[in-house]
Amino acid sequence: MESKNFIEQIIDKDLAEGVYDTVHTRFPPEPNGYLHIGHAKSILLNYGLASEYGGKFNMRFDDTNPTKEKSEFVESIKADVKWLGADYEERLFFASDYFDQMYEGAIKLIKKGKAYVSDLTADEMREYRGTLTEPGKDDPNRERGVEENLRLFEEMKEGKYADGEKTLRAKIDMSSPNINMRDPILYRVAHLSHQNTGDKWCIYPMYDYAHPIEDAIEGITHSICTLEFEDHRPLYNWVVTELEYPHPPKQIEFAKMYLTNVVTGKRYIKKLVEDGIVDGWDDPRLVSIAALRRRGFTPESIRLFVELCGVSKANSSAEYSMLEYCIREDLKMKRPRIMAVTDPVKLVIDNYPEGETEWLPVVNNPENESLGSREVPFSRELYIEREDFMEEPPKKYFRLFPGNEVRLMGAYFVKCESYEKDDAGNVTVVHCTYDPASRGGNSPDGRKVKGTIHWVSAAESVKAEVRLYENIIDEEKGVYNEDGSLNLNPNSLTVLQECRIEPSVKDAKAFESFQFVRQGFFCVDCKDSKPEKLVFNRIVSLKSSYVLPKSEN
RNA sequence: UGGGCUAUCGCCAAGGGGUAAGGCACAGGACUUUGACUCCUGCAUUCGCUGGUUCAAAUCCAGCUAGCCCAGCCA
Repeated sequence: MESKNFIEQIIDKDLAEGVYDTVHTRFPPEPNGYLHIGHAKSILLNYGLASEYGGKFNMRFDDTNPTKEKSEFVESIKADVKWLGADYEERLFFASDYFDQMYEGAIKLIKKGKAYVSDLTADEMREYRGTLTEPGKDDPNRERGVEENLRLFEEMKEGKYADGEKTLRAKIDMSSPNINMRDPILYRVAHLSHQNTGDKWCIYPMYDYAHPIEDAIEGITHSICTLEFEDHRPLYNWVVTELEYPHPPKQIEFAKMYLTNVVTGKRYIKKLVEDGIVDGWDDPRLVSIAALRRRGFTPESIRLFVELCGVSKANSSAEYSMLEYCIREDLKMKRPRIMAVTDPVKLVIDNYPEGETEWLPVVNNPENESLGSREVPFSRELYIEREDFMEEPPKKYFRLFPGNEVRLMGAYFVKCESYEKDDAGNVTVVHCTYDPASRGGNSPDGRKVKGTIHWVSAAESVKAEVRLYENIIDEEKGVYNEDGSLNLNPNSLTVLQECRIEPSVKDAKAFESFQFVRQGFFCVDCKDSKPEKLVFNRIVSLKSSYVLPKSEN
């Protein structure tokens, strides 16, 4: 039996005690930016809980502050949530749809003597609020009569007051040790056009007042949010209690997820975009949902990641390697493995007929036969990986070196006879002879070969560009300095490398990913690819291959 | 120095009085038409610290310590 996380335990208890008879969750972002990997946790957690308990999941935009919100973000968020697989069916809502009900609620609070109109300016408000260690002072307007409050609030709504001139405050306790309870503002005046309601309103509700109402109206049972709202819970409960909702929702807080060695801060990403270091919010080196999608991550891999990370109330940050594991896990069985040489050096088979090309069948994924096979051209001149040949091999190196025989994957055994170097001492050509009897990769005489390397035919291979980038942050120094500045890894900025890929990539569908044998997982980058020019993004590399033994250095 | 929250392996994270799950990472080994994958094996006598209760404490109690959050007419 899988162990349940603390939220599931709370839900189990609520269900057992009859506090609720169903589970209804929601994802309530403010449409003020693009979603990133951290949001994925919230989305998948809320959606997952709803489906686990046979309940419902709502998509809701918390659009109560028109100064920061744009409909552009509404669209991108909807797309990302759907892509992640969190199906909200037809339940798409906007907090602004409830403005009338929130207004009625405010009237109700005023009538109950639980809210009043304040004349305090923002500065005075701050002064009266007190500090973390000192209690606040009562608002001079705190004891205003119900009728006057009603009239004033009506006038606020009618547009009689300028921005900031009046506010509606809850009457709770100015000496509360919890600052959120010191007569918090419920409504402010803002003469602004709203992305959803246009110019209908010039007063807008504050988050603390609006959110519990939104949840209550939608019949949310478990209102899951992040840790920083813990202090707001008493206020959340105050609102649903004073407004007398029959089955009030319950707020539960969990710790945000951070990832090591990536930039998530919105203002940092904005700066990176402005400085042209990345090419936008969906630059593959970032961890926005759109960037991860462009880089080739699948929804399944992100779901797995969120699942593996778990949920708790302890601040933590997951290692990037866990995300990498998830995409490897998801892709390795379901993607074809093709040969790509990312750092080519020519290999000539001296005893192979000149000008001849034969097409050899190669299995697409040896671990998943259902992916079929393809034909790969083989000829006298090939490219192999530079690191697959060494002039003077260390011990236990069993790829190509003078006198050694290896298998060209899916093709023939070849034996290294000689090699050429340029003036700078770089190997330019490796000369081999092949054994015609070993076609397909096995010798009839049963002799074994220790190394197998990948290759590509020089003439037929496709020239492509590959992004072998690192994450944008310096792994050594971490993400942020104490002064808040960023350490960028300069290597992450040199991204394009020319490589040779077998011709089967011409059939690559947009965003289809491949495993490049021994290089890891790549996807076609649609944004950068022109028809005649293929660009691949590296999703993740396989685990490190051969490393020189220490003693040989 | 007000209030709220958190502390279990390098990183996540179970466990809620009966003697430390699991995953990632890492290290060995086996296998291998890629040194990958897969498969084995190893990886906290100890749960932030100190006391106390108990036959028995990561779990209960007390006191410390460290970290995070809160003084927007942001969410």
